[in-house]
Amino acid sequence: MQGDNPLTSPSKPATTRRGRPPSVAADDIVRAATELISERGLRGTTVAAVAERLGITDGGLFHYFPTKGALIDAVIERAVEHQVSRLRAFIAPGGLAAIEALGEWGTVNEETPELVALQILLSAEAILPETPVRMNQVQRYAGVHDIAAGLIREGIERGEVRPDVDADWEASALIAYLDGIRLQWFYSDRSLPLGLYVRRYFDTVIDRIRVPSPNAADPDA
Amino acid sequence: MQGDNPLTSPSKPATTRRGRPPSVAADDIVRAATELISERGLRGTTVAAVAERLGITDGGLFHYFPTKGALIDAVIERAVEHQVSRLRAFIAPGGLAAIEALGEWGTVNEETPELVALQILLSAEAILPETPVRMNQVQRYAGVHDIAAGLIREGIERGEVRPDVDADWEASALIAYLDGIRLQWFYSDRSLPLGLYVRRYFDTVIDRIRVPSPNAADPDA
Amino acid sequence: MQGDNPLTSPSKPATTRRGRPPSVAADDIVRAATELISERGLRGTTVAAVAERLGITDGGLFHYFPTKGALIDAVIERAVEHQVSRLRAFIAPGGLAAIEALGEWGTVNEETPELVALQILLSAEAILPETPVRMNQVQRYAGVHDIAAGLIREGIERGEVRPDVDADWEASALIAYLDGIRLQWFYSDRSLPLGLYVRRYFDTVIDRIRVPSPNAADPDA
Amino acid sequence: MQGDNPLTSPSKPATTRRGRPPSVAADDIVRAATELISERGLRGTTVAAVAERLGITDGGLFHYFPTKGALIDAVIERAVEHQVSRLRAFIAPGGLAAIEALGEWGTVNEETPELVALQILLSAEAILPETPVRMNQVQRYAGVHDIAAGLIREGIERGEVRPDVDADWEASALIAYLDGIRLQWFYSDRSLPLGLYVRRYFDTVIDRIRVPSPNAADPDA
DNA sequence: ACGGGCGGGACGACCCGTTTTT
DNA sequence: AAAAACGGGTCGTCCCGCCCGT
Repeated sequence: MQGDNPLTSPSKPATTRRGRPPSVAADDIVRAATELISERGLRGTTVAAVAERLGITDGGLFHYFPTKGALIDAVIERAVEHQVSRLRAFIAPGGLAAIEALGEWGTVNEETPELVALQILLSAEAILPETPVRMNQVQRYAGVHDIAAGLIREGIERGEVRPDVDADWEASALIAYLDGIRLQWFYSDRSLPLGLYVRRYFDTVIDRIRVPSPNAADPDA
Repeated sequence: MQGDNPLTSPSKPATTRRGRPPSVAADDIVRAATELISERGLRGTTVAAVAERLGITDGGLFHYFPTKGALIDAVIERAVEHQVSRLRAFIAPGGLAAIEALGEWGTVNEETPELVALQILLSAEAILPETPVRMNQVQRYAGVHDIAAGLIREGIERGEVRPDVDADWEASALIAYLDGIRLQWFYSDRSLPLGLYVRRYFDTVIDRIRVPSPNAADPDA
Repeated sequence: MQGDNPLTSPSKPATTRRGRPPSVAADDIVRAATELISERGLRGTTVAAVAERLGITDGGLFHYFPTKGALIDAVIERAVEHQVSRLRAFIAPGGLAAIEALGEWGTVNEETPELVALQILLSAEAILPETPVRMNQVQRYAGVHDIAAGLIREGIERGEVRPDVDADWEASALIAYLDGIRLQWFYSDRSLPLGLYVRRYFDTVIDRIRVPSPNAADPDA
Repeated sequence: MQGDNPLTSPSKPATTRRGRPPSVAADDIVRAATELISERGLRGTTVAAVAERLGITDGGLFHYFPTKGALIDAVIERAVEHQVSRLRAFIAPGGLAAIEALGEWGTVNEETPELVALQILLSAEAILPETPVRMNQVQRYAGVHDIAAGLIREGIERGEVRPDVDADWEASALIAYLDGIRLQWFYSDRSLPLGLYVRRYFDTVIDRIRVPSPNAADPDA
C-alpha cells in the first residue's frame, strides 16, 4: 500500500547473500498482514489469505513466520515501532510544549489508518482475560500513560501547568479521548476530521490546566 | 460471522416476542452467550461452549437459535435493550440536568461488566468494513450522539448552556471519553474507579459549557 | 473383517436410547482402526481413512473420539482387554500346568493376526524415548513378565520345576521368543506354523526346567 | 515413505561407493540420520531435523540424497554393512564353534544401541504389507536364517551336533530370541545385561543340541 | 414444543518433502 | 550449497442439519 520503501530495502545488500532472491521480503509480509487484519480482524485473517495477497503459498510464508502467532507478533512489533518513533519527536520539547505538540497526534494517525485499525482491534482483544495480546497491550497503555503524566508533571515543575492538576487523571482522560475518537473516525468511514477534533480537544484541555497568563487573567483591566 | 443475517432475520423473527413472551430457557441461553462472549470474544465463542455451559447439547440449542448469527443478534438486542432502558431514565429531565445525570453512567456500567465488555468487542468489530455488526453499531452510535447533542442544544435553548458551544463536537467528545475510559477499566482488571472518573469528567465538561452563574463570574470581587 | 459380532453389539439395547440410531458403533470404529493400523502402521493411519472405511466422515468420527490419540488409546485398550481375557483362562491352573497351557498361545494368536500386528508395532514404537505409548508398553511387558515368572516360581514350590531354575530369566526368555517368532510369522506371510513352533519351543523349555520323573531319569533301567 | 525408491535407486547409485569412497559429509549425514531415527522413528524423523543437527539446511542435504527414501536406504545399507562385517568374523570358524562365538552377539550389540534400535524399528515396519522396507528386511532375515541353519548343519556333518536336530527350527528360535530380547533391553532403558543374557541363552541351546561328550554321557559312572 | 445423539462438509493451522533459483 | 517457494496432506474442530425420543 505504501509502495516499496527505498530506505529500508537496499540498506543491506552488501552482505554476501546466497541463494534465491526473495520474491517478497519479510517486511512485505508484515505489511500485507497488517492490512488484512485491519480489514478482517485478527481471527478473520488467515495465513493463507496473507500469502495469497503476496502471490505466494502459505507454505512459502512458513519460511518467514513458522506460525500465525509469530506473524502477528511481528505485525504488532512493527506497529509499535512506527508509533514510538513518531511519538518521540513530538514529546521532545517536554512539558506543556510537548502536550501542545501531541495535539497533532490525530493528524499523524490520519496517515496510517490501517495501523489505527490494528490498534483498535488489539485494544478490544486485550480486554479478554485469556488472550495472548493482553499483557502486551496493558503494558503499552501503561507506558503511554506514564509518558503523558510525566509531561504534565514536568509542566507543573516548570510553572506552565497549574499545580493542583491531577496529572494521572488528566493523562487517563487524554488517552481515553484518543482511543474513543478513533472509533468514531472509522464509524464515519474516516470522513470525520480526526486531526481537527484532536487538536480542538487538546486546546480545551490545555486551556483548563495551564497557568493563566497575567494579562489574560484580567481581561477587564 | 452471523451468516446470511439480513436474509433470515426479517423472514423469520424467531426470537422476536410476537404472540408470546420468550421462554425462560431462551433467555438463559442469551445470558450464557453474553458471558462467554465477554470472556472469549465473538469468534472465540462456539455454540457448543454455550450449550455446554447450560448443560445441553448444541443440537438442543439449535431449537432456539437456528444459527450462530441469530444467537448473536439476540445477544446484541438484549444488551441494547438493557442499555436503552437505563438511559431513558437518566435523560428524562432534559437539558443540562440530563447531562449531569449522565455523569452517573460510569457507576451504572460498573454493575454489568459483561455487557460493557460485549459493547467494547462490538465497537471494535464494527470498524471492519465487511462485518455484519457494522451497521448495527454505527446506527447505535448515531443514536447516542443525537441524544447527547440534543440535550446540549436543549440546554442552550433553556439558557443553561453557553450559546457558542458546539453541541455536536461536545457530544462526540463525551462519547469518545466514555468509550475510551471503559477500555482502561478492563486493563486495570476493573480496579479503576469507573464511576468516579466519569463523574469527574462530566463535571469538567459541565464547568466548561454551562452559562456562568452571576456571582461566580467575578471571583475577584 | 470379522463381520458384525452379534455378541457385543446388542448387549446394551435396553438403555433408553434417544435420537437417531448410530450407523456405526464405537466398537466398529475401534475395530476398523485396529485393522488399518495393522496394515499401515500408527503414523500411516489417518483418522480420515478410518472414517472412510466406515462410510462416515472424519467429522462424524469426532463424536466418538475427539482426537486421534483418544482413538489409539481405545484401540490399545481393546487389544489389551482381548489379550488379558484369553490369558486368564490359560494360567488358571497355575504352576507348570499353566506353563504347558501357555504353549497354545501361538495357536490363539493365529486367530487374530491384526491384534498381533498391532502388538508388534506398539512394541517397536515403545523403544522410542519420547513416544506416548512407551509407558503403556513397558508396564504391559512388566505385567506379563511377572505372571510368567510367578508361574515358574509356583512350579518350584509345587516341586514341579527344578529349584535351581532362574524364574526371571526363564520368563524373559519365553517372552523374547514369543515376541521374536511373531515377527517371523509375518515375514513368512503368516505361512509359518506359529502354533506348532510355539508349542515346540515350550516343550523344550519345559523339558529343561521340569523336575525329572523317576522312571524317565533312568531309561536304561 | 521412501517415495519411488526402486526407480531412483538403481538409476543413480549416488551413495554407492563406485569409483571413489563416499565423502565425509555424506557419512556424517547418514550417521546423524541413524541417530535421529533411533530416537524418533522413521516417520517421526524429518529431513529438516537431520539437516539441522548437522548445521546445514535441508536444501544442502538434498545434494547428497535427492530424496528421503535415498537417505533411508543409505542408513539401512550402512547398518547392514556394519552388521555383516561383524558377523563374518564370528562365523569364520564354522560349525558349533561359530554358534558358540555367536553367543557374544549381544555384547557386540551393546556397543551400538542406535543401530539396534534402527533394526527393531525396521523389523516392525516390515510387517506392513505395503512398506518399501519389507522386502529388504525379509531378505535380510532369510540370509541370517540360512547362515545360522547352515552352521548347525555343518555342526551335524562334523559330528558336533546331534543328527536329529532340526537346523531350520533351531535357527528360527535363535533369531526369535535375539529379536525379542533386544526389545526388553530397550524397555529396561538398556540396563538389562544384554551380553550376559544372550550368552546364557546360547549356552542352553548348545547344551541341548550338541553331541554329548563320552564322559559326560554317563554321569553316574 | 423441546431436547439429544449423530453425522456432514468445510476450513484453518501446521508442517513436510521437494524443486527451483541464484 | 543456501534460500525461497510449492503442493499436498493431516489433524483439529466448528457450524450446522438430519433424524429421533420425550
